[in-house]
Amino acid sequence: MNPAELSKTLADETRARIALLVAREKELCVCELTCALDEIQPKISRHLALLRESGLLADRRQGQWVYYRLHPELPTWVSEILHTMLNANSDWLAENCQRLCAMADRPARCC
Amino acid sequence: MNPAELSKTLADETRARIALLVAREKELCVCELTCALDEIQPKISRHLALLRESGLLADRRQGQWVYYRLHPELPTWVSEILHTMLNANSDWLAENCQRLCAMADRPARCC
DNA sequence: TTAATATATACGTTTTTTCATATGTAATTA
DNA sequence: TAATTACATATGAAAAAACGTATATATTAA
Repeated sequence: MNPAELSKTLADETRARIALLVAREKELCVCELTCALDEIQPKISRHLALLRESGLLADRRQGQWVYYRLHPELPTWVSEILHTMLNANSDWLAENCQRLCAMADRPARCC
Repeated sequence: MNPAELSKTLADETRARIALLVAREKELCVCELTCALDEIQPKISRHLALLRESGLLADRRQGQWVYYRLHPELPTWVSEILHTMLNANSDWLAENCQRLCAMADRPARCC
């Protein structure tokens, strides 16, 4: 992972929002992200695949759901950048956070 | 400027290298960047135009030369991110820095 | 005023990215 | 076992980005 690769990974509004929401919420499943971003599911899944392949996110299946989190072995500078972005841009994410909070029947997570 | 826009601006290897070299060297002219990146001039100029239009870089003309620097009114979080990238990725930039140092007849800058 | 140097931009093409739609797989519920 | 829910992926089309080449502009030097 180098600066250009990280930037390419985040160089799409959908992917940037997903990455910051996951950084904020620690763990989110596909249907929560689909709701928070108000996009169709294949679009979210495709961008999640890119984020996973780039090494930015890790996933785990729990029952029907697949949860995504920041990859636990992310280089320090990468997570620093994500948190810098997150802290300075809460306005930009506000609508997505609202939709997430307002979502009915969010799946419970354990482990 | 939001996280997706910043990432798009840096989502090209040439532009990411230019941005970090400028952050490191404070100010560089087009011919210095052309040399440091070992690319043709129109390619460097085109990417510089994008970096300028995005608000990341500012330029000033001094005689024949046009010098680029980080835009003085960059949001704090943006310059933090650039410096985080720079500090953690000096290896990635090493060749460019070498070529820059080895460049003959670098124009002197004043002001 | 002509030539040379530094930089910017226009143009047409190629490459890359993104998308919507359709469909496939895995887990769960009835 | 059949239906349903959650998620992933394949496909072809559309949009965006990047490129090399040619050329234009600005400044300086001769």
